[in-house]
Amino acid sequence: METPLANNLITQATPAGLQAAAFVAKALADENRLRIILSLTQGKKSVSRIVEELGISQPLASHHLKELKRALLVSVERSGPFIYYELADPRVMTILADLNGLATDLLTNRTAF
Amino acid sequence: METPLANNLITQATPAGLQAAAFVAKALADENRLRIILSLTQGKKSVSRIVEELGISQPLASHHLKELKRALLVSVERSGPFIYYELADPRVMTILADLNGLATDLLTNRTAF
DNA sequence: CAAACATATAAACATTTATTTATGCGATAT
DNA sequence: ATATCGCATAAATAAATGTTTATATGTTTG
Repeated sequence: METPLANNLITQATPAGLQAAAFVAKALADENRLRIILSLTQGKKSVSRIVEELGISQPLASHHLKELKRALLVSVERSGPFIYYELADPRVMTILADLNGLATDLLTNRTAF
Repeated sequence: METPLANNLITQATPAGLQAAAFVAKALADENRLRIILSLTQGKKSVSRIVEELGISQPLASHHLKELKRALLVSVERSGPFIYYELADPRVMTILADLNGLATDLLTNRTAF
């Protein structure tokens, strides 16, 4: 008996799982945080590096990094005066890619404005 | 020359794409909306059906459906007095599944509380 | 037309969230 | 020890968001 791919994965979603999923989605629901994640796709980076790459203020970067850390999407590591952030799980990349792909298509194929 | 899967998809993310992705992520950043999406995984459903399945108030359901529609994640169709909502794209399911999988793992493998 | 039902909308409210400006704190070097 | 650099935190503010209660709109049926 054949079942669609996503259905299997999805039907076993528990209430706690959905809550967790919403929590992670919230962490992804900000353009600056997505830009940070995209930047971290290239590897571990210091806060100052992120700040200059994104062109946002240092406290703002710190705040968003804190949110990403809170959602366990990034891990932190201190080295001397620098603090390095990196993606905690490679799946974050694929989710961002999927999100980007879907969003782009949806907005493109839009019929009415 | 070999490149990781997600990297290819992700590095071509444009500013507009990221903005769109954040917009879609916002639509996913609510537990009730994820529950609605999960419910719509089973197919087209009326508002009243969703209301009784999720156990939330009718205006609240309407509000969240409006948000999902705004993000183009669902499509609407009227049939008599009923209004049916359905997922606009099957990829929404896989993203929810991935989100759920990642979130569950992240919270499980958590070291410190 | 009136009544009943399905859904949307409005108003009101409490929370949350993004951002800025200012300050604190740890690490390094002189 | 003090000055400097990298980063976090605090306070303040504006804007966005989730939820409830009440009301309006559209559809069907008698």
